[in-house]
Parts: sequence; C-alpha cells; structure tokens
Amino acid sequence: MSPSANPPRTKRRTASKEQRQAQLIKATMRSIAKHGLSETTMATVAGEAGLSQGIINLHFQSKERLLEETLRFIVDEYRSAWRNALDSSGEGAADKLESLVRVDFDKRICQRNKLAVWFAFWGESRSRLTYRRICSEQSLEYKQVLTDLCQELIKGGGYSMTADHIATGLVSMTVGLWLDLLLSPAEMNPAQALNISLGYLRGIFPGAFSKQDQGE
Amino acid sequence: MSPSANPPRTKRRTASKEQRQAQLIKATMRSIAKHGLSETTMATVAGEAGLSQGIINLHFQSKERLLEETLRFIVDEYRSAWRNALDSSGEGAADKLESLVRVDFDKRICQRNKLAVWFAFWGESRSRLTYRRICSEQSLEYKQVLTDLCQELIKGGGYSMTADHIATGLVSMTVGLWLDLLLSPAEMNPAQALNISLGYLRGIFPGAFSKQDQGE
Amino acid sequence: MSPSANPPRTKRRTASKEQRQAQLIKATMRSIAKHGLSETTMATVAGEAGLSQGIINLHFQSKERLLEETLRFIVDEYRSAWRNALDSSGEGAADKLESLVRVDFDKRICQRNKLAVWFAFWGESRSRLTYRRICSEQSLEYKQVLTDLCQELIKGGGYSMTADHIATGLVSMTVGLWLDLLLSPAEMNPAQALNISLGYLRGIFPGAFSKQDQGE
Amino acid sequence: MSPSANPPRTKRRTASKEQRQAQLIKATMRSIAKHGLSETTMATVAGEAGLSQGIINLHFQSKERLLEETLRFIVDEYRSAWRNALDSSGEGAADKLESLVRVDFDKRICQRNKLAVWFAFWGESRSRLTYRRICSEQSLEYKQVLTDLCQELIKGGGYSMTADHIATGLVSMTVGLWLDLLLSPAEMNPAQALNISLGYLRGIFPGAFSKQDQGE
DNA sequence: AATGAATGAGGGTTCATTCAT
DNA sequence: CATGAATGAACCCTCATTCAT
Repeated sequence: MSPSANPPRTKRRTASKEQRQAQLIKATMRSIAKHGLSETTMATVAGEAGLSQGIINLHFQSKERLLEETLRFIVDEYRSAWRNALDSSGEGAADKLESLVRVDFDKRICQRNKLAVWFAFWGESRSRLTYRRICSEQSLEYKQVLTDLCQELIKGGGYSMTADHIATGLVSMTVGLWLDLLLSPAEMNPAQALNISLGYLRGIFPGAFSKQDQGE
Repeated sequence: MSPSANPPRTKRRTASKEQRQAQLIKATMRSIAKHGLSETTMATVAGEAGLSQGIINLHFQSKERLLEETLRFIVDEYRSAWRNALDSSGEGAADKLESLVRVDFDKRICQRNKLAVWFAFWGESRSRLTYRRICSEQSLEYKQVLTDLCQELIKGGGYSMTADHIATGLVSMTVGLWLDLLLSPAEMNPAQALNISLGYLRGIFPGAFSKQDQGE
Repeated sequence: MSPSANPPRTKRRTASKEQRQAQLIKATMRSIAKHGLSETTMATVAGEAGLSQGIINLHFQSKERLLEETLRFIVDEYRSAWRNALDSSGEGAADKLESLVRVDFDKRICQRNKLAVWFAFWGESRSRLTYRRICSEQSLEYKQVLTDLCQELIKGGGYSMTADHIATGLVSMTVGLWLDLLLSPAEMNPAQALNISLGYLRGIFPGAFSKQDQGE
Repeated sequence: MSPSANPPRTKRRTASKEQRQAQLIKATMRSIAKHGLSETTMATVAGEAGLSQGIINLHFQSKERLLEETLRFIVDEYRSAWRNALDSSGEGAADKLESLVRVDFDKRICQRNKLAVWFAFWGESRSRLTYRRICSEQSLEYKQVLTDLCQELIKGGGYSMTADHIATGLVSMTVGLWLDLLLSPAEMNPAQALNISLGYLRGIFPGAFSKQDQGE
C-alpha cells in the first residue's frame, strides 16, 4: 500500500494481523446476521471473509474465542460510542441523557447486523457465563452513568421512581426497541425508536427534554 | 431440578400422545434454559424428559418441529394469559392496561425457563422465517390491543406521543426487563420490573395509574 | 367368513396363521419391487399388508427370517412350476425342454414383482450364505434335469458343446432375459424372451424345436 | 486382503483429488463384494480404504453419490473395454463379435468384485431411476453395436431369428453367466463361460466362429 | 392374535480442528 | 502467513425389536 521501498516488516505484520482479525470479526457479524448464530460455522465465516478454512484457528485459536471477540467488539464499540457522546455533549444532565439515547439509535451502533449479534448472544447468555462476563462490566458502567444523570435530574423534585429504576427502564426500552428494529424493520426505524425513548424520559421528567426530535 | 415435571406414572406406554408432547416441550424449555438453544440436542431434551432418544422423532418427526412447537407453546400460553387478564379485569382502559402489564410479570409467564426460550428464539429469528411467523400474529394482535387502550386514555388530552408509540414503548420495555430478569436475577425481580413498567405508564398518563404496586 | 355358528377354532387359527404369513410374504414382494430391498423396512411391508408394525416379528421373529421366507417362497414356487410342467408335458426330451423354457416366461412365474425379488436377492447373495443356500438346492436340481434332457438330445450327434454347458447356457439366458424384462419392459416381453431362448435351443439342436412360437 | 489397493505413499495429504476418488470407488467395490450393498456403510468403505469416516462426504458429498459414481465407474470401464476391443480386432463381423464376447470374460472386466457391483445395482435398479439411467446409455449403445454385427452376419442367409433377438440373447447369456461366476465360482470359470457364449453364436451362425477357445 | 408406543444401536452427515504443504 | 485435505467426535434420524395393553 505504501510506496516506500523498504516497508518496516515488523510493523506491517502487526498491522496486518489486526486487520485480519477485524476482517474476520466483521465476517462473523455478517454471518450471524445472515444465518443466525446456530448456523454460523467456521465455513460460513471464512466464506464471508473470502478466506480459507484454517485461517480462523490461526488467528483466534478456536471458534469459541472468535465468537467471544466478536461480542467483545460490539460491546467495546458501544462503550466507546456512548463515552464519546458523553464527552462531546452539553453540560446539563438532560443534554447528556439525550445524547446517550441518541447513540443507541445512531447509524454506527444501530445497524441490523450488530443488533443481530446482540440478540444472538443474549439468546445464549443465560447458559454461557463467558458471554455474560463480557457484557456485564460495560453494562454496569453504563447503567451507573445513566443512574447518576437521572439522580441529578431528580434532585429536588417529587418523583415516584428512583433514579435506578428510571435508568433501568431506559436501558430496557432500548433493548425492546432494538428487537423491533431487528425483526420488524418495515414498521420501525431508528428515528421513531428514538422518539419513543425520549417520550419515556419526557414522561418522567416533564419539561426537561425537547418536545420533538429534530428529525434525521 | 425436581426429577421430572411429568413423572411417568406406570413404567411405560401410559401417557397419551398429547401428554407426551407436552412433556417433551417442557423438557425442551428446561434444556434451552440450562444449555442454551445451540447446545440443546435431542439427547439433552430426551434426558431432561427421562425418555429415550428416539422418542422425539416419534412425536415431532424432527428436531426443527420440536423447536417450533416449543416456541408456539409459549406464544400461545402468553396469548391465553393476556386475553384472560383482559376478560377478568375492570372496565376502564387504565385498569385493563395495568392488568396486561401485570401479566408480563406474572409467575405463570415470567419464569426464567420461559424467558430463556423467548430470547433463544429471538436470537435466531432474524434468520428463521418460521420463528418470526410463529410470533408475529400474536404480537400484532397484542400490540393492537395495547394501542386501542392507549388511544382511549389519550382521548381529549394533549399528548406528545401517539397511542401506537406509547404501546410500542410499553412492549419494548417488557422485552428489556425480561432480559434483565433473565440475566441479572440478583438485581432484578418481577415486582420491581412491574413497577418500572407502570412507572412508564404513569409518566405518560399522570394520575391514571395507582401510585404504588400492592406487592406481589 | 363362514356362516357356521361354531367354527372349529384350532383349525381356523392354523389356517389363519398360514394365511397371515402368505399375506406378509406377498407384501414383502410388493415392497421389494416398489422400494427395492435396501429400502424395504418392516414399516413398508406392514403398510403394504395393511397391518400393524409388530405383526411381522410376531409371525416371523425377525426381518431376516421374513426375507428368507420370501426368497424361499419364490424358489419353491418356481420349483413346483417346472416340476409340474415336466409332469404334464409330452414324452420327448425336446418337448420337455421346451415346456421348461415356457415356464420361465409363464405368467405365474415371470411377474415383475417376482423378478424384482430374484434380482434383489442375487444382488446380496455373494455376501449372504443363507440366501445362496436357499437357492442352491433347487438350482442344482433344475440344472440336472436340464442337463439330462440335453444329454438325451445329444445322443448320437456330433455336438461341439457338452450337455452341461448347453444347460448352463439356457439357464443363463433366462437370467439375462429376466433382467431385460425387469428393467426394460417397454422393449421386451415374455413372448419375445421365450422366442430368444428357444432360438438358442434351435441353434444348438437344429430341427428339434418348433420353428415359431404359437403366440401368447 | 492386501493392506490396501492404493497404499498412501506418504502419511497424509499426498493424493490428488482424482486419486482419492478412485481409491474410494475401489474401496466401495470391495465393500460391496464383501458385505453386500445393503451392508455397505460409510464405515465399511472408509475402513476398506484405510481412511477416516468424514472423507467420503468430503469427496462425494453423500453416500448416494459415491454409489452412483461407483456404478458409473464400472459402466464406463466396461464401455471403454469393448470399444477398445472393437477397434483392435480383425475386420470381419464374426471377429468383432468374438472380440466383444471375449471382453465380457476378460480378466479386467470379469472380476468377482465388479460382478458383485453389477448385480448389487441391478438388484436395486427397478426402484432407482438414477441407477437405470447410468446404465441405459451404455447398454443401448452396446446392444446396437451387437445388433449391427449380427445383421452383417445374417446378410443373405435364412435365419429364424432377427439380428436384434440374437444380440439380446447374447447380452442375456452374459448376464446369466456372470451370475454363475459370481455365485458358483467352484463350478464355473471365465474360460468355460466364454465357450458357452461362443457356443450360442456357433449355434446361430454355424461355421462363423472358431471351434474351440484357445485357452485363457 | 394384534397393536403401536417406546427403545436404543447404528446409520449418514456436519463441522471444529489439525497439519503437511 | 496461508491453505485446504484430512480427521473423528457428535449430531440428527431411522428402524428392527420389544412389550404393555
């Protein structure tokens, strides 16, 4: 790619290695979205990546590890996204909360391939400690952030729900809306989903959130 | 956990066809909850039922059909439950709505085995038309009922959300709360989940719903 | 069936038993002709007979024995047929020989169901001593009869083949013609086959056999 | 009996795709000859080839296809053999006819393993269109060649049989003699069988064929 | 005598993994 | 680093056989 005559071999090797892994993770997500987790095989992934059978074991040692890394990928990506949003949003708690909700239905995050991956793993999570562990840290951290923001909004008002419950409700609604987006794309789109989530917050915190989404 | 849900009263041959099928569907749910869908095999189901390998093909022809019937079972059971609740609840729209929400977190419906089944199939639904078809009819009907009730409550008030969106939000929240109940039983229980859902409705329809759940 | 009030129970039981066996053997032949030996199962036979699964083991103890009895049936029937023909034919060796050949393409013997059975078992005979044994006695006896008749015709003539070889050739030709009748019914029929066999004999024993088959 | 027909020269991976397929077809023929078609399993074939279970599906996708290719193999081999014989024989029709008959009892063609395969498939042919199709083209072509040769020999003589019938008789006799060779090797050998077939032709066409086979 | 639900060994097939190239 | 032929354990399913009715 670089025109330099003597490309630094070690550096490129490393880069290439990471690229391969990313390529395979993308292929895994496509395969899960297309065939489902239970019919995702080393062959479907390798085929999706346009590479040979043995490559996955070469880079990931086992199928199980490939799947774990795939889950970790979307979990990490999601965490990065909402942390980013938190950093670059306005200062108020409501602003921040709204920014976080917007991330859930952002194009980067809310792709059907990725939603398929979330649900594929949730479907197996009950029986797989490893999957649960991969999700839980991010999930707890996110919930805490939400709760803190809700707590701030609650301050001084007579609210019937605890901050924790409000936050849980918000996370839950996202999960359910993602399912709708995954299974009924004809009847649901990210913009509507966003409005529904914001509608929940508006109900809880009257006046704190903009009346209408400015559209997509 | 207990030896078997339907212990064979005599040594052999005594169960009717329908009893056997119900027994096998129960065993399938236990297996999915315990091992996950992807590691649910004819052997795990037969073992869970305390019967022999061949029995499943005898009664369901194939594994695929067993899984479909299992999904159909919880879907039908859920529909029966909310229809029942609708019939036996008070007359007001709010009453009815609250009854429906209570069903979602009722002991009959909100068992971890059954939640595991919902999520197992949702995880594969994207790629399996058959699964989607089994769910969709019930799902549409339920949504319509919710929407109609919300519409009634909206009448004459200045609400920022459409009835349809309110209903969608409610359904979505249930899905997400079920996931919490499935994966984080230590931090969530049906009573809390019910309060969160009702909290959503209270936010949308102030004054229409009881301030506090009367416990479980 | 009989209108008598007190039918002799023992006698009818016995008769019924043999009828059942015959019925099952016929069903087996139909099944072999229809599905082939390798796809003939207890279920296909029972279904063909219009009876229940367990009946075969009741009457034949095992599938293997059913198949053996089926083979034995057509072997015995064939032997009866040619013995009969021998008894009721004219006195001359040529007459007798021709009668035997006619049996091979007689309606009773040369049915496609039965030809299918012969070939099904021949196909497995190499590896099944039992099958070979069931056939061999009849086969040797038949060959001896043919050889004796040929020997008589040879007497006093300068023939280039031994009686044994002539007989073997005749038997062989029947086998091959049966295969044609089995697999190419559109291009072969028993009358033609008979003419071809007689043509062989006419070639070997000029003048001893009628010039033309009198038709069917 | 001998360890393997195609011993793998190096430990693994060395055989080309075509070599592997040929090796497996040979193993299939051995298995059919040894155990019969109905007891030829993926395991017996793989064992006969000295390879692992999965190899057959790797190269033939299914057992059914392996069997078809095995049948196709002997059919093709047979066709090549008689076409070859036709090309390299003398010019006269009698010469050619005799060459063709000799092929039927030639060492290459008339091996017990291969005869077992012919009869195994004929035994199932009635119920398997695919098998019939694999054989029929070659069979028709062969029959036509024989008929043409017989027609040439008939020219100008008063024969009681048509060329087609003579040819059919010849083919049929081969089938029956092969059965004898397959099932009664103690009482029949290729040289005798050849003489019997030639005896048939000598009977039909007096003087056209050599009086005695020159040995094997 | 007859049924058919139940069993379980064994079949064909898939697929994660290994390894010679 | 990459390939893909080969392996073999484990899957789903069939089916001969058993046995309570």
